[in-house]
Amino acid sequence: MELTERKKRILRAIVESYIATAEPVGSKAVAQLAGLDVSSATIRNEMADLTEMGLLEQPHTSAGRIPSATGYRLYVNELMGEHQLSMQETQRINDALEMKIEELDRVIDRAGKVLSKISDYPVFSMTEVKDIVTVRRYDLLMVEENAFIAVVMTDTSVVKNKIIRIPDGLSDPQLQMLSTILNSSFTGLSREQMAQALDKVADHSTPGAFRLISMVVEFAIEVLGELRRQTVHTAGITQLLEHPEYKSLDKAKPLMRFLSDDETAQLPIPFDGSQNMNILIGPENVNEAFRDTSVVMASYDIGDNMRGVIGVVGPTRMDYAKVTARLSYFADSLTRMFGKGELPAPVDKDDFET
Amino acid sequence: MELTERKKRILRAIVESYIATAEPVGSKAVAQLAGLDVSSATIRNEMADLTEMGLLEQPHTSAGRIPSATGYRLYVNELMGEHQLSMQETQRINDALEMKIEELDRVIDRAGKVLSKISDYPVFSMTEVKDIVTVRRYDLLMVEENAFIAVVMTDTSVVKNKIIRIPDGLSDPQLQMLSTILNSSFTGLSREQMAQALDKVADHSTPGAFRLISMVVEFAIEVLGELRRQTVHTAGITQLLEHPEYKSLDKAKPLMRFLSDDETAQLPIPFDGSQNMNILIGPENVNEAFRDTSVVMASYDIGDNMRGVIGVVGPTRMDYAKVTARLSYFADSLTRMFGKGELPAPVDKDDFET
DNA sequence: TTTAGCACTCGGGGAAACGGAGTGCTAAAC
DNA sequence: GTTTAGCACTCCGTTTCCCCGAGTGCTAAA
Repeated sequence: MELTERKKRILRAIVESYIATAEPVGSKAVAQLAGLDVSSATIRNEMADLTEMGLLEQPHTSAGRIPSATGYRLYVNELMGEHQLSMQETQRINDALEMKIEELDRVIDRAGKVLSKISDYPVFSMTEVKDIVTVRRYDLLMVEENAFIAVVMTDTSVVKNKIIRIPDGLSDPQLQMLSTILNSSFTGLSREQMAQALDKVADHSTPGAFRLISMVVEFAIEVLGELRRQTVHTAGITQLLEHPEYKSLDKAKPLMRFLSDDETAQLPIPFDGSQNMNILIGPENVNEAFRDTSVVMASYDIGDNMRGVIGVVGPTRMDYAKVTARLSYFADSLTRMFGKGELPAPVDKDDFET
Repeated sequence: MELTERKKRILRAIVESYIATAEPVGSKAVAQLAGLDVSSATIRNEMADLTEMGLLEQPHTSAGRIPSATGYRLYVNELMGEHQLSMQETQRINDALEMKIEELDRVIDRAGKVLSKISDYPVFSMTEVKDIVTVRRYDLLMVEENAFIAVVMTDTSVVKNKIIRIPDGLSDPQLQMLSTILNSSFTGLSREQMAQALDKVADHSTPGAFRLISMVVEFAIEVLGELRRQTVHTAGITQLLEHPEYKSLDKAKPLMRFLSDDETAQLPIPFDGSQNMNILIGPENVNEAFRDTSVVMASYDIGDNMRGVIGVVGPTRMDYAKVTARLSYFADSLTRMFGKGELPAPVDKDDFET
């Protein structure tokens, strides 16, 4: 059967009405909404066709129609209009992202919160490292009689520090020497290589020096591990409850459990990297808990070496037009903000203007 | 009327049964649970007395009794036994708190998650600065042709860094000079004083140098502001839904909204600092959303200058014995971990053993 | 091909009926 | 005086039943 222009208009009207109201849409309502000058009976015939084609579904015989997963898919691929962001919204996004001291992790966390607020749905986000991260340099700063700060900077320009206590104190030349050893023998290495290098150094250095070196190196290894680990953040899980499909707790709970369990440092939602934006509708999700749930995600770049994915979770009756518009703007902003190779990750744009 | 020993045992049996089952407790059940060798009729008489005394309530005429807020209060103050933590549990807490690179903020965030997991209730936590925090020292590290890292250390031993870009490059002596100015003129000052000091320095330094100084100082001001700000974290909000009193969404939603709104950087739950542990039962809470909800909180020290409060939120039918036991162990661990003045906040205990 | 008309379906919601747990009271027993 | 058995009563939660109405699919006419 052919999908005529009229059928498309009807489908679109149904999808949009259902998105707005969460109520099955009857033929009479469609007759008005679609702006077609035909009677409800005609619409009924068309709707029967659309149902036959698998684009619509009937909760029960005497109810209106709701879109099926394929119906949504068609809507998303072909019928959905471009949603414009209002000035206010772009402003709000920009304000929120213009953060100060914040580090990578916290920027992402915050970004999720903002996106969740403006989209009315829960949001998850995660980062992954494309390539191997290594330490670019070490700095050691004496701060007290018996403590120094180890500053580690990775080749992705992430900087972390840690205070290290030393009961015995340390002279400037000693510190200098440590620094030299660290910078010459423990840069540009993978985590595994670092561990090996540590063994080598153990042989020709004093026990005391070795102890300090290994403390710094272990810290560096942790930093690298921390970066590599795929971390998942979620925000606004509660928003699920605002949508009628989750008013029955049975529906909401599995999903909420799933989302709030960010211990499982990996969210089993595959992202197809060949496209910037992924939309998974209902049963297209692999995961069982997402059978009636859609996920819209976008990726953004964090420098050259890392990538982030940020996604919105909601009922299949999600306002795809609105969500995709916000999400893509958001992902673009993040990419721009992380400066794609020009700027180290956790630095904000103010730094350009010095 | 006098509160005889028997009445106490009955009250305790009722509270504990209700905590366990969330079902009103009938006289027959009490007869068994309380281990008193009397008939249900006797218990009924006693229960009528307890109801008259305001310690029990009857949801409706033909239902069993449930504890009233004052009933819980009495239970908490007098009847509740000490709950022992199992080895496993202490182990779990210890493992979870033994964190590596993590900073203050993240430690607290994580602590909340762990506590929420082991207590089965949502948890909130916040920190506050007792006194004024100032910068103790600055370090500047050249990392590239055109960028340096500013490392700021506060007198509470929190260390933060930021990469600062400079289009023109900078010689070593220049950097040295900047560092000297910063360390001599911008340490030990409050945020307001720093802003003023900046004005003064503006007069007798070159525009270029001033630009850089002000960037570092502004960063420092942000750091101080960040620390002072009362930040609230919440964890495990979803756990609310696991408890039957929140199975109706009407009950759960206001509370969840309240808890998840950590934009309101201040949780309006007063903490009485004169005691280490605070328990607020149902109507004892000021906030309307907490009418049927109890809050158990404990404070812990973060160094000398900061204090944290971590609290558990649940239905009035909360397992107070279990929660208080875990919470106090937890708060103690945190205090110990933050080393009360000996150790800078975001450093873990490994550092002792060098 | 569209439309009016109509019988039919089926879910949601309200009213009514039921069952049972638990109470309070009374009167007897200890 | 206190405890206990017995019993009538209350009232909630559940189930059952029935009705209403929205919406459909079909038929026949325009």
